[in-house]
Amino acid sequence: MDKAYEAKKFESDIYAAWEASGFFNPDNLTGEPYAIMMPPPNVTGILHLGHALENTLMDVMARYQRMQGKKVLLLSGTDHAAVATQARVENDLVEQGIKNPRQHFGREELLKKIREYAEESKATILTQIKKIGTSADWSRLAYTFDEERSRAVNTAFQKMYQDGLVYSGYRAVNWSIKGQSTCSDDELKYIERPAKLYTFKYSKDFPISIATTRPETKLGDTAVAVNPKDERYKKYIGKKYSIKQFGGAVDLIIKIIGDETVDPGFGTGAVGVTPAHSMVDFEMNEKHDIGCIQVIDRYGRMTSFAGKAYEGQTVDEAHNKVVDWLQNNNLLEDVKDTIQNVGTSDRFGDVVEVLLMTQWFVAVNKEIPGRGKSLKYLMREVVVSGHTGDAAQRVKINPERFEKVYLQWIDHLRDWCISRQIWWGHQIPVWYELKPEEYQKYKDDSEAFRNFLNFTRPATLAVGLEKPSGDNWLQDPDTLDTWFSSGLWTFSTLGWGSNERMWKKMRAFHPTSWMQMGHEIIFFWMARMILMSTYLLDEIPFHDVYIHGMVRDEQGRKFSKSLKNGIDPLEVIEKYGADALRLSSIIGTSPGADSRFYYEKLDGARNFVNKLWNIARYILDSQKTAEKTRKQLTLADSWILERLEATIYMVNRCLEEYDFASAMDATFGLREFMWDDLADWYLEISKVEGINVDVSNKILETLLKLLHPFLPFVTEVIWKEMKKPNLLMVADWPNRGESLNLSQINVDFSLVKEIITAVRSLRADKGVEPAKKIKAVVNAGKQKKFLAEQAEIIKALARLSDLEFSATKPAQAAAAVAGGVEVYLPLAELLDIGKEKERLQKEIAEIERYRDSLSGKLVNKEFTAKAPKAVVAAEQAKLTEAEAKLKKLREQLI
RNA sequence: GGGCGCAUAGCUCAGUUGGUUAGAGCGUUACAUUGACAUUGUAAAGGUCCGUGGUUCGAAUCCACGUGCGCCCACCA
Repeated sequence: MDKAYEAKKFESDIYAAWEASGFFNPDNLTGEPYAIMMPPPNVTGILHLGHALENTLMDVMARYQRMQGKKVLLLSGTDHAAVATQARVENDLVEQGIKNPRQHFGREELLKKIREYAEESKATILTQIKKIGTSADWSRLAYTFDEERSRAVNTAFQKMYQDGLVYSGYRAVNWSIKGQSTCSDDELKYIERPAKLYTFKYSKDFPISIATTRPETKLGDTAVAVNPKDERYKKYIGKKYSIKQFGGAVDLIIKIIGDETVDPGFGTGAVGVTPAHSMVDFEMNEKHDIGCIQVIDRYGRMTSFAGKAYEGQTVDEAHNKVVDWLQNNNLLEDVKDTIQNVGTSDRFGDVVEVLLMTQWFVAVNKEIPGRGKSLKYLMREVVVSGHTGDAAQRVKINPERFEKVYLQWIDHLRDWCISRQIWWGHQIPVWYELKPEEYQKYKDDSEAFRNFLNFTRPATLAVGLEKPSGDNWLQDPDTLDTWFSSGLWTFSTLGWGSNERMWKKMRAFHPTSWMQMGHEIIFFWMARMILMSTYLLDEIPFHDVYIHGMVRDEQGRKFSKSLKNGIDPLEVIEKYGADALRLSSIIGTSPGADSRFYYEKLDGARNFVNKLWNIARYILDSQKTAEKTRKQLTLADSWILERLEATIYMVNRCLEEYDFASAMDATFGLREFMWDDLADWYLEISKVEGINVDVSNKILETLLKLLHPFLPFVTEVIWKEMKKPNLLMVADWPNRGESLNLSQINVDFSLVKEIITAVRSLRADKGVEPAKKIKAVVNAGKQKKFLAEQAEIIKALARLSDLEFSATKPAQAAAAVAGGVEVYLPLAELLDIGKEKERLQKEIAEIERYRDSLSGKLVNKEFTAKAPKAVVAAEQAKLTEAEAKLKKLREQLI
């Protein structure tokens, strides 16, 4: 074995061996099914450190469960990420100087370009996932846009259409002018920007003033809403006012309506209602039926409904023109600076306009035929009481606080607009039968066809998997929201809706066992998976969800292209090894909380891996030297075996609770066991008493097993060095383990440790050369016999020439009390008596303070009466101990 | 406007249902190193647990208020 572990030398061979073994595929495993569906990364580029964290978490779980003897399916895949990918490719093309890529290339050509980009990105991503060591079943690799998944999408759409849950409607939608497509409510990113709030009247004799930041939309107003309890305006409710030539352009009929949502305290207490260009106003129209006038078109220009004077103008031009008109006609009462909260398209970046359009929607509030519940109800139920009220089918969100976030979102949920006008995505599986002349007109012009569909619904349509036979059928040109397909992920990957035979075989893996994701996709993805699975399969998609935080840079900033602070996991692996990357992404994290990435952490992780390597190297080397091996169990052997059991117990508990960081922790975790207990104590002692082959083998073997989920590569390499016949990845997981207890072995060993530490401390304090061997005197009392047995160890680790047991205190000595035993280092020539006295006095004072606080407690009747007996007893024991130590220290002072 | 989270050593973070002399890693200081490992070892320094008040025999932990960060939701027109 080399002096230092060089990850690069081994990783690709080890990964190849795992793949060749076939154990990534559950078909080659037995036991109860256990499935983790990996969140498919977008094919928009390469993976970042957040993905590295996700992959590590899932692979830790998968390997842990596999070693427990389960039939583990870890399924990987990628997401075509409709808008994100098309927007990305279009942006790149624009940067290359192509002004309007859609016009320039046309549908087929542009799709080809996006496909090429996606394929390249997919290949990169898969390489990255493998490099991290992910034990995924590559034979079942999926893609949201491949054939099987596309068929599943169509199957789902068809069923929802038949149940009336998918419908097409002429409704207000969020429209990105730049992207020329709708976006869902969740795809909006709100930003604040300064704006002017104008207060005005429609006309001189209109009774109510209203305020707006968007005067240009007022050309499309059909009502004024006031709070029905508002005394000022009550009398107007129900009245209609006709306004001639508003803005110098259109006649309006304004109805005064009463609506509870209007805040009487804001502005004038009255709102101009523009149902065509505001979601809230559109909802008022649904309640009060006031009619809609669309004054802005899909290109952000004013329509003919805005009047001749405005038609064709941009929104900004119209804005100024209306303001001018109001001013000139003395209708403008006030202008105020304000901050406006506007929705922007997450992907295209522009401010979104609300427009009326015919689009496809998922009805979330409608009753599902035969179920008596709405989709919204199903989505809420799984988290609150379990699917169909069955507690065994409850989705548990970790950490729990995200449940609240999720439920809050559900309450605000509106019908989900699922059609998009971009080209990259699953085309809506709806065909329309057109008149021959219409068919000829639209068959090669999807834009014109879409405009036609906006106002005309052909009488005959077919929804399903394939184009109906016969002539003149044309498919809806729109594509589906990407989350429609990712919502099916937990079961479309198993063959549902596309491959009956496969679905039958893989059915047992659903509901999947464990799911993890970042909190930013709880709404987008988790919610949609729950919707799809409960509706289509009548069961939950997964039992447990673990929400992890975001990985940030060392200053706590997000990784982003503009900051140029991105780090490619492959570079990290190249330099530090995959194991170090895995370890560093886990340590310092806790569920749901963001974590920071910094290189010192990687150094630490790499050192950890190297330490393990050298521990193994030492154990295996020293086992070869015959005269240094022995059979009988020593105190150290028994102690390390007990510590091992405690560590097994801890690691199992942590993994059951998805507390990955604690399993590797320096306190009671694997780090403490490996580094402190094993390397610094047990192996150091073995240099004195020789190594026990059986014990050291057991320790090393078990340690490798426990570490394998976290550090799969180095552990597998060492396993091979141990000449084990089978792969570590399918070795038996150490399932037993006992929690740490105060056995005699632990107590005895602590005493030895404490004496050694005390001597070392005194030596350092007195400036004794580390190499210099000196004598120590111990007043051991009853412990004399036991300590005499351990003398060689104490002498070696504390670098003593002699260890004398005596009740007589040396005349001039540095002194300490360790584990209730007096320790003296007679150092006449080195010792400054005055200083040593001072040191002892300081220590005495410290313990006196401690003693006083303890006795203060115990004197307090309230404490002894009210505190639990065990606590009082514990405090009493502490006091006794402190007093004993104090007594000895005082004697030493003399 | 509503909701959620965070504040503990120089830095990054643990601290489970209230009972510790409040911990770890990194960093710092001193010393050491020819045989497992300098990607190391030994020892040490370092904390008003954000502030104020309250509950309690007892508060880093629970409650209230305040301060400072961060996040989510909501088209106050």
